[in-house]
Amino acid sequence: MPRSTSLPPASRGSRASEICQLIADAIALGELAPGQHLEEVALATRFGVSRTPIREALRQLGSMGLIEMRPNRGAVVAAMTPEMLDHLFEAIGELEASCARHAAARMSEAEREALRALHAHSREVMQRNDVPAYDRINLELHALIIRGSHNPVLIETVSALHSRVSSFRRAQFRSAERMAESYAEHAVIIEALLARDALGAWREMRHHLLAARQASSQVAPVWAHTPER
Amino acid sequence: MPRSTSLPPASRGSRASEICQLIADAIALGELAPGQHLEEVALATRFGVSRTPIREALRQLGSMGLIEMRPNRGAVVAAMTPEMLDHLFEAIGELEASCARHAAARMSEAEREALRALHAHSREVMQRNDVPAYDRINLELHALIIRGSHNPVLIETVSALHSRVSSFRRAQFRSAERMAESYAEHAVIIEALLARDALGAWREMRHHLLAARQASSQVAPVWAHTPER
DNA sequence: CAAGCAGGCATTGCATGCAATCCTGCCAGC
DNA sequence: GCTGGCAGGATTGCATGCAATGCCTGCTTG
Repeated sequence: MPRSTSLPPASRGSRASEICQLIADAIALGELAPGQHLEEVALATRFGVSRTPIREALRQLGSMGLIEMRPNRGAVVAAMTPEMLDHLFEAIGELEASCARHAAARMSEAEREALRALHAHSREVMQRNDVPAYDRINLELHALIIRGSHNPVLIETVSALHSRVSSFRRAQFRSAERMAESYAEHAVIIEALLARDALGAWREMRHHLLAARQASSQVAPVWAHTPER
Repeated sequence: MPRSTSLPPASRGSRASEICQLIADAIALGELAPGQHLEEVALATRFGVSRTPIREALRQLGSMGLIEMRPNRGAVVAAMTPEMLDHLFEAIGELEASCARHAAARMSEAEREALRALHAHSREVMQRNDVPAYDRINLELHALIIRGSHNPVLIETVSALHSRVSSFRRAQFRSAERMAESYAEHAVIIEALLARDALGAWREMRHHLLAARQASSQVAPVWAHTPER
């Protein structure tokens, strides 16, 4: 049973790593709200293991920034302020733009063709107004560009940051208008990528992510910041 | 006793976190060679604790990328290939350049003054040909610029990547010539920063780090790649 | 009535023990 | 002589138990 997400180091093989992934998914899906207290025994019974692998998973999640570890006081799902979200989007934007710049120079023909095909597909999906499908394709399109950088460090780093905002990216394409804008921006980026225009790809990717960032922050929910425990 | 380095999450408070920092330092200092096998009992006796906190520290180091965790086979200090080092330097370069761009727009007057002062100091040190001191000042100068981005996510991310190459950056300024070049490049960067020239700061920082990357890779040691265990 | 404090409770941190897995060296068979 | 397989030892992975720390409740006191 392969996982769909790009696997963090040592994802498979031990219960602790499995649990780490499960908790990360739960956070990404919003099942675990920011600020929520993560009790070791509760998680242990939930996953049917002892506290030891839970503790190891929590420590790993902590160093990924997904949860905050308070010495002697347990762990809470990383609280998210609008400021922090902005910083995260900014960092992701910088990194993805760098990836796009390198991708313009480094992508293979097969990769460029995949990009073209996916973008064409996204056009149909957009015209059908299928928001969830567009969201998935959008993710995959960005992943293609990121991987196109051919730099595993950049890829890992962007993925790690993505996992910290995934639960806040939801409903970015709430409006069909934003979806159309997104498609148009993708078109410009991909044109630059295919033309091997590195600086153009960089500039347009930055522009695109700035727009996406604003679209996301407009959807900013009530933060429900449950005062921990 | 505060630590000089920017502290990873939950650095103080528990033995596991202390040990995590100690092992990270040992790796950074080169005491633990890449590829070296890290046995839990050996580390446990070395630090006078049981295996449990060791295991937690190792898992944290693993998700930082400093060590590689092989399920059921223990952990080894992350092996480093020239290619990987190149990817790391490239990613660091991208991020530091982004930091410089933001720093040009965001640094406070006090921060700009500190930058000016440190750069002036570095000139004296360079003229004295004091390589270790220049190396320290160089680190601090870059740290000032990174922090000048005022984006904690960028700052964290760059720090994490730095920790993965710190043991390979040694003797970058082996030659007085490279030190002089470095100083000159810093001068251009700082000029752009102080003039609030964001794009100039970005461009010059990229140029500077590309040069530093080549200087470091020329010093590439014999990799001694001890076949694990 | 508010502030401070002591005791009990819940939770985390660490040590230890056992089961599972892997590596090493040896031996039989080809 | 070489390859495949098999025991023995070593090491990791997880469960459990105990000590330490922090929180919460209820009482006391100014």
